[in-house]
Amino acid sequence: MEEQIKKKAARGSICDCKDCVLRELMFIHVPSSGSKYVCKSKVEIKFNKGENIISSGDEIKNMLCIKDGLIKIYNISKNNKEQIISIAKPYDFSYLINIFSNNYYKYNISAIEDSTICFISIDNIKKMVLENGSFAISLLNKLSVASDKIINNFLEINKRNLRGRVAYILLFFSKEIYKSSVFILPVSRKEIAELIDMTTENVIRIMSEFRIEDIIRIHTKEIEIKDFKRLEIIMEKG
Amino acid sequence: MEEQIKKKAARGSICDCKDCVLRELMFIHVPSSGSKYVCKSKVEIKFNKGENIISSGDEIKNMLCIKDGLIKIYNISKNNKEQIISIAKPYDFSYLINIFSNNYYKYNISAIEDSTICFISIDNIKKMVLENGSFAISLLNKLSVASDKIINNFLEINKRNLRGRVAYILLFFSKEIYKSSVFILPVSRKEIAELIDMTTENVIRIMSEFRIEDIIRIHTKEIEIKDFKRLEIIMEKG
DNA sequence: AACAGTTTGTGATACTTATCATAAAACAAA
DNA sequence: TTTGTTTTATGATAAGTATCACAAACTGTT
Repeated sequence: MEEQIKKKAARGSICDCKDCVLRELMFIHVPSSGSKYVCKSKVEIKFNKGENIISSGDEIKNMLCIKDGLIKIYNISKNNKEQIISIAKPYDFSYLINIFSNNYYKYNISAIEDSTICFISIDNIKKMVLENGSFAISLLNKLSVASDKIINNFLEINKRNLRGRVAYILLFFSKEIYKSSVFILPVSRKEIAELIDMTTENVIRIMSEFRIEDIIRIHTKEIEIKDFKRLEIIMEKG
Repeated sequence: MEEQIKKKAARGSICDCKDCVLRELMFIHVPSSGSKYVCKSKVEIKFNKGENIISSGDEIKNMLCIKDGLIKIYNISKNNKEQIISIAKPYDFSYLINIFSNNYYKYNISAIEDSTICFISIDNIKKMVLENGSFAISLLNKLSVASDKIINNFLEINKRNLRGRVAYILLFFSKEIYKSSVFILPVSRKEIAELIDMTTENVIRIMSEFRIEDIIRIHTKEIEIKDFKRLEIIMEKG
């Protein structure tokens, strides 16, 4: 990854991303001088679906901001089981989690759709924080929102039975990610299992149940939610 | 709670807590002027074991720092089930989680031992962040560490079976909290269940198993870990 | 088009965990 | 001390979930 960054850094990309969270963090608070550090060091890199972005143990040099696509942040435990911590979408800061608490990435990140990721040097972020209090407040807010989401997600998953979990995650993709009743699942059934803490077989089985109950339509990766009301009831009551 | 703060604020307590995290945040970076906001608004309040400190829905006006004792942060879900998110000990900032992302507390906090809590007005924390970049960096670090711990904890719990979870939590109390092989459990079996996501009966049952297997000694709330090695193996392998 | 490899899908079964019932012990209050 | 209430404890059983086995469908490659 590091080499990729250096290679592409030469291009000298400029801060032109519409609605960029960084823009919001900086330009609102620092209309005149603010962008100097961040724009200078910002690099955009495209990753193909499935490509690795960050590996556990890598040195933390950059903050990541997702311009487009979809990524997953996941842990690999000793017995090689993967636990997906979060799926992050455009304009999420992923991996704010331990950027300020650690020198090395603790978890892994990979693209689950073709994605464009914006890398901003941590050193420059720190300089900005030191020089600009409003930026610091905004950053505290983003960090807070990001961890809050993850913690809330764990609580939501843990209190549900398997049917409730599958309903929860299907509604998550439909409402939060694709904003449509029809969508292409960006992850395998195995990855869904890793995200909601159950086995692959049971994810498949329960999705089949929903299909038989005429709640969803399944065409391999293509899912259509046909009955939101019932799926929501299952999400709430299991 | 609000009335208590006002009542005690009159006393004008001073920043004299040894090893206080706030001291570390402030005085290292701001040797001369730094304490003005925080010390002025800081209030210490004692809570008895079992007392409520923060309720979900309360307006966020203060940051909490635990001077001594032990507290739990927990969520109450719709069906009135409680999920304990974290147990915080002296010099932890509890509830950093959504101080910067929300105007209202999302979770509940109560004392699980007699505790002294330091309240610092959020407004003054924000003033400090705006005026002092090093303080901001330190705060980002503390927030990052706090959420990181919680997220890591969820991952650790979720990947274990019930015996592994009980082993994990007993070792947590012994090593992290009391730093002793003998300790008095500050929580009921029901609360342990809420912390590691299982039923009260199974917590009791598995603790009995450990007793029968001569791994621990139980005298109601008093626990002695007699065989760390075996308990650690159970924690790792279930 | 054919092949190998992976993912999806389904059933049978074993294992884990929750629920229900009931009793003993601990605790709090009169 | 007695009484009532909560917590701890144990067993039996039911429900939920994982594991194993195997087939079908899909994917990428030659």
